[in-house]
Amino acid sequence: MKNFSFTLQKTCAKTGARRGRVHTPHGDIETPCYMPVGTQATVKAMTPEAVRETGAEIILSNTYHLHLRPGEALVKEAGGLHRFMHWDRPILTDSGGFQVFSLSGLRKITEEGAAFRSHIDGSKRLFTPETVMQIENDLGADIIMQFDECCPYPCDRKTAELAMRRTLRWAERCKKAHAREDQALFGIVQGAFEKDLRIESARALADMDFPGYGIGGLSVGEPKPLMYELLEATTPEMPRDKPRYLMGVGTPDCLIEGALRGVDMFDCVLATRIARNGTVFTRNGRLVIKNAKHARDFEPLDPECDCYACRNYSRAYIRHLFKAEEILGATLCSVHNLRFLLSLMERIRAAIEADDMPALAADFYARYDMTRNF
RNA sequence: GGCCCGGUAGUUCAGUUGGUUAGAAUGCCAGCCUGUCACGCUGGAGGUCGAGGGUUCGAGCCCCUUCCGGGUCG
Repeated sequence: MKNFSFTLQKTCAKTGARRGRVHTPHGDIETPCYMPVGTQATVKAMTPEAVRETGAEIILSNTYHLHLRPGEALVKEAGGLHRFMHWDRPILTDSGGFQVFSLSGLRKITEEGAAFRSHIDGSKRLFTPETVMQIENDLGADIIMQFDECCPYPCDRKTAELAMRRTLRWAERCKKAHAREDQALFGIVQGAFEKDLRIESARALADMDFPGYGIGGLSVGEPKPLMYELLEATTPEMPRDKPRYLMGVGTPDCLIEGALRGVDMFDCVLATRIARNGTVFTRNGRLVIKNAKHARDFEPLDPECDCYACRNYSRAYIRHLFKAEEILGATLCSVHNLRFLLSLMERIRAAIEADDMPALAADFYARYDMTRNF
């Protein structure tokens, strides 16, 4: 593995929160970090410059989507994903394992891999650890995820165990098939909602010595306390000197709770998706900008936010954009929501450095309205 | 002035031989969204059927009067 490393700088004296730095061929990432999601080689509604301005140091893209359209060969021909999408900082590609899971109904998983139908033209496809590695190698992200099998919630123990063990075997195959020295391949912990299975998965992956580890199969509908409980059981079993990436999380409160339990990296579509549907995060909780009560509300989305949207536009204007279906509304809310989460991560990093994570958490919950899930 | 067509939800329109609680689209209001397949998804409010009278067990629908809009002829 060239040009990839993780430096654990500090652990919060009062909690398990970790402050670190990931080094990649396209630059460094301060952790704990939140990664905006650009599934189809674009963070929807935003230019890369605007994404960067929110404070993002790394973005996520998706193997499944890019394989189907435009195809990894084209991306390779374009000079790789960074050049193709004009983002010269770190990129992480998800393997498509979760997409195969969320496509349920059109899929069939065997030891060989996952057979499914393209949502674009209905054609039959087969993803195996080997084909996924070839695709991710061609795309050229800095961090690539192994092909894994995700379980639904709830899930019976037998299914969870089979998927976890298969994911371990696929991890070995991915490692063997992974060709590029300049890409860091992360293994993924599975085990659904069984603590001992997750512990077993974490230990087995640790023995394979990956440069980093994903924690998969969470935030698929289970209650938050259950997710936290599983995290608490899992992270202590993961190597201290490697980054831990909680996949698909999350909400502002989950980012804090994850960091408290020793998670270093997060990604989530929530911020940008709800932004496009007219909901934004604020210090006091979520705010639905489309609501009629904001028709003459000339305050910024969040008066305490320093983002481009809050510096220049009012809630009334942004509501107008949504009511008129103007795309700038989606852009401004996306800018704001990303900045909100990235700014929260900055505060989390500062709190860890100050050994003050409990105070930050208390501060957050004192103001943020949690009566609506997030 | 004569004749013709129309008037039903905020708007544009359906509405069967007269028969339960008058529908759709859109707009409006609200809720939802966690490793993004896509289209966002779900729900709600909103009508004295232009007005008045008549026929009928029963009228958005049939008859009469009237008001309004559009067309057309003189």
